[in-house]
Amino acid sequence: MMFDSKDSERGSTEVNVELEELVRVFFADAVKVLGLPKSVGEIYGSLFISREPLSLDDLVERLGMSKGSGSQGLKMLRTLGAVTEVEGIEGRKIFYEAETELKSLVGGFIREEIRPHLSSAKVKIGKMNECNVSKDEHYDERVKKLDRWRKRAGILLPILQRVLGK
Amino acid sequence: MMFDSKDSERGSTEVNVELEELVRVFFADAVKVLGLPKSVGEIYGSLFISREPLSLDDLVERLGMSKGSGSQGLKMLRTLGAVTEVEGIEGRKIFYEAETELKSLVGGFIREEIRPHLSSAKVKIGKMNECNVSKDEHYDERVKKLDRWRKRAGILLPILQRVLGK
DNA sequence: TTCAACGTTCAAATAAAAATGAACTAATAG
DNA sequence: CTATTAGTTCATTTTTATTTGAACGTTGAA
Repeated sequence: MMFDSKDSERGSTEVNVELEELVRVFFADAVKVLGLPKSVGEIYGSLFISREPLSLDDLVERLGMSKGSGSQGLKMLRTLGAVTEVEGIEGRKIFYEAETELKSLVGGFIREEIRPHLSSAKVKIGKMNECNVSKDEHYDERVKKLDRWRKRAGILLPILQRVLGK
Repeated sequence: MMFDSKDSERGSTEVNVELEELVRVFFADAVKVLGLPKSVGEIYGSLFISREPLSLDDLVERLGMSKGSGSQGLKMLRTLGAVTEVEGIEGRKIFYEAETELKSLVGGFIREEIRPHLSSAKVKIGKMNECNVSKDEHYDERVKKLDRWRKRAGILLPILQRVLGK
């Protein structure tokens, strides 16, 4: 009732299992640096190296992970804007592609992971000031330094995004 | 046989327990973003807000953590260049100060955490190329993209450090 | 030399994070 | 309407990371 994979394009359609494995492992390790779970890296890596978009079921099968993990991983990647939904031919199944523009990836990470932390930092620094009612010099100097760090980070992010330009 | 703390300077020596707590918690949360253990943030936060340098024993007492954790945390902070050793008056006990120059902190993090990852990425991308013997177009394009990301990161880091200037 | 203070290390315990899988909703095909 | 497929959610299990604490090396004082 359905074709498992159509082998009708002009280029090679062989799957280099070894290479795909290297890429999956690469991303699995890489995302750990960003504090994301390994499974998210494996999913992104699979999509990054795949010739064609993959469905949740494809990913779950290839990676030998539970459907729950796959669903949650894709959710995170969607939130980060690291994957794009592609309307598949077959029924209502959704296929995913990796977003591969570094600018978009970094942008999504900044928006979802960094900005919220900077916002909450602002609030917390405000509380510190409230707490230093006597305006003790030493404490005040340190809290001010913290706030300068925060501001610098806020200024740097748009610059970073600009440098990633394109 | 020893003085626990000398209260002889001209400024205030009151300890704002509430504020110090806020700062500790702030850093405990902050370092998690960088993938460092909470205890490391607590130690750094304690040193950051403290009026005077603290010894391992001081930290262990204030934070209610084991000596093992404290020792390991300080080791990590030393490696990152986030703390400075200060020769104490008392015996051979070592006192620590927080390094508070953002440039140094970021520099240490880049040197210890980011550079090593970029190096290993270079090796891994080399392996991917070896693996793509048939120079398949799709695979080659993706691996090249990965390598461009790596190079861009390598270029960006010195720029970042430069912008943090001062 | 012996003792005590200081700090480190690492195997084991604990805490935190991630993955699983069963129960669920929603949508469609028959 | 019912059965089937796709996908999500979340309590539980599993895995991974962190912390503990006892044993150990070192140094300096007595």
